[in-house]
Amino acid sequence: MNVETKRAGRMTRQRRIVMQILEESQAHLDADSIHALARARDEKISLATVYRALALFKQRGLIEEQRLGEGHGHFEKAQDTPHYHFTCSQCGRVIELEDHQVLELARRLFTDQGLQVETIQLLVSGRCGECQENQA
Amino acid sequence: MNVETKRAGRMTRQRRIVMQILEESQAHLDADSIHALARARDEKISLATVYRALALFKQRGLIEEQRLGEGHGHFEKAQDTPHYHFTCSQCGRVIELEDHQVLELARRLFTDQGLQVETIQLLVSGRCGECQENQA
DNA sequence: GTCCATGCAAACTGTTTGCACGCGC
DNA sequence: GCGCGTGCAAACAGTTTGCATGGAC
Repeated sequence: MNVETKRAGRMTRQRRIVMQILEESQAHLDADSIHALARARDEKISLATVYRALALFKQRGLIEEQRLGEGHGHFEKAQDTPHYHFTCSQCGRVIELEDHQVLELARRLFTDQGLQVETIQLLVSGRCGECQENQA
Repeated sequence: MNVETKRAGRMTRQRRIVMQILEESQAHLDADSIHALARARDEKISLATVYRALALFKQRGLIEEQRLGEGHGHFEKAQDTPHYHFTCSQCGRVIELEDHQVLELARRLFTDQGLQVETIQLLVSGRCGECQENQA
């Protein structure tokens, strides 16, 4: 048993399913989607369990929660590469972009003020390429 | 009557109160706080009316809504100077910081990908100066 | 066998909506 | 006085929680 497994509490069938879904998916699923996907593998898994698993993984730093401007949260596996989310205000698609420069500049901006930075989220909205074409 | 006024709908007592509160307050009040402050000036004003006024003002571009990581929204008057929000993960206080550099760098990052940027939000969390002292 | 994790349903928070009345223009 | 705006309460979405049962170790 490795450290990861130990720290994550009991590795139940349900938690394994939720983690697998997050690992296989590319990004930013919401709790309902995860629940729907989980049900395909286990009829009986409840939404509450999904939320509890997500809360646990988040606390352990295994996943991250994003608020993409909407009322509900999105979850994705913690990644080494910092990346940002662009939400199309027209079609709702979310585009991820990698970058270090902005992150570092922003971090410096805050640490210069004596603030200890833990997380940085950059949320951008606008129109994606396709929606610009379709309207032009 | 100018276009702005017409587009903003009827200027009722309730809407005037909500707008006054937003103008007088420094920043980022949530709907409940606005409602509480509004009640001090009008006993009968309802939370629904506050939400409707906020939705209207937001649509008109008079105010902006921020999601500061929590489940509920915060509202503040639209400002010319771009600024960012730092939320202390310990005491919950929100600190605003002005900046152009990060904004422009970020904007370029996205427009270079053919994305049309409408809004940019930078959300940072960490520990504020006071909380660092109190724990050190 | 001991606890932690689960399922279910009910509670809860933040926000929106249907409807009849009220008021700005 | 017409029609939008309001208050109230009920509906709603997303998330959390209490409790009895079930399963990991």
